[in-house]
Amino acid sequence: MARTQGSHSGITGPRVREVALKLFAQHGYAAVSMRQIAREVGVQVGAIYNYTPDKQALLFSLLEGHMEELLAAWEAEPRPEAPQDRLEVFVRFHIRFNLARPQAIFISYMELRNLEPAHFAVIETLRKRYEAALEEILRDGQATGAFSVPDTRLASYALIAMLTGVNTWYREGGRLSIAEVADIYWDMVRKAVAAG
Amino acid sequence: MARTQGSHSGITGPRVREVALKLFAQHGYAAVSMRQIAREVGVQVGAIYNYTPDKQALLFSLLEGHMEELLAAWEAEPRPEAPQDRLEVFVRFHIRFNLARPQAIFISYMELRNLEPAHFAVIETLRKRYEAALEEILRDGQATGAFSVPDTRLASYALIAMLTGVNTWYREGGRLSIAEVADIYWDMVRKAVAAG
DNA sequence: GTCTATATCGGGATAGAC
DNA sequence: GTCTATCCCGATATAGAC
Repeated sequence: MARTQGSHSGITGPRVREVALKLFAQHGYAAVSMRQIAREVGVQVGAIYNYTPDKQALLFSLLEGHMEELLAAWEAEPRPEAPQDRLEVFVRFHIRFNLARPQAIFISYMELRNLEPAHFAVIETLRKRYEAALEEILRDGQATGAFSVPDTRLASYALIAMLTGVNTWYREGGRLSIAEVADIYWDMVRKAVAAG
Repeated sequence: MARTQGSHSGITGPRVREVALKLFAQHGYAAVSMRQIAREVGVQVGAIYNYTPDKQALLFSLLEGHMEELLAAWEAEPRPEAPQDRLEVFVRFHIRFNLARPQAIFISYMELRNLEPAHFAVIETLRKRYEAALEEILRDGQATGAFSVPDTRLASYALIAMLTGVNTWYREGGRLSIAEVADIYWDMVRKAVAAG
């Protein structure tokens, strides 16, 4: 059977998400129009609405998909015994994962305020689950005496901010490889929380 | 002489800036309309254009004013001899200054991509001057042997990101005072860059 | 599934009266 | 310096043909 003229056998949906992710990261959710997304995908604007009920749902779906992927990837990481080893796994994982998805990371931090309250609450819950993983490592290390942190909650915020900051300056093909960057950051993190 | 009816003897200008800062921080530059700003100021939209040629210039003026204030405030800080003491001054200054101006800090990080290229370049130059101040401290301490950082450039990025992150979670009236937060962050920073 | 056409709305910015 | 009125444009979203 011949397809309806102009039909694209199911590739338009993923393309819409790709393009929206790219444009939202580049110009910001509020500054990007559905027309612009359609143009870049190569369809008319009406066609977009076969894949999302509206613009807001598109943003939410991108953010939720990203957070689910983050949590799944973290849970698939090895989980050594010693808190110090777990912290090292976390640091290297966070840098590697974030640098592999700069656009998704970017909108995850920048576009939260453009989510409707109900959508915002969902994303916040997922984000807190990830942050809690780091804080648990710090608490364990504090309990065993491996770490000495005055406040595990603040330390987890401080470390996440520091590690996430890599995305603001890292450029592919630059002076350092991702592994080298992770080495340097791990050195600072290790010392920052070290006991004695 | 009686003033023209509706004239406000020069308070509307500052009010426009205040309100724009607040709304841009709350909803994002692209999502805020000139009508919305006018409504909150209490004038008609036409009146706004007595104080800015257009919306873009308003954003730029806010960001530039903030950066100039930041640099001036930093240059007014004490400058002790020892790099370690200078680093402590920087850490405490950065946290204190940022927490005193959460809205300006927020738009300084979030709205850079909404600046026209020429405006963006100006802000970037100012921002780099501030970052260079921290890197210089780290290089000095590395030279005297007070610090041991594998890469002063990366360390400066890491520390700035960590310190600026305070603004994402700190709330007035919370568990910790600003001074206590600064103590805790200084402890982590000190250890992260320490020699030996 | 995609298209064209359109309803409806709100945006930035300006002109000219007061 | 502020107001009212308006120009012109582009936004989201939908309807109905193919």
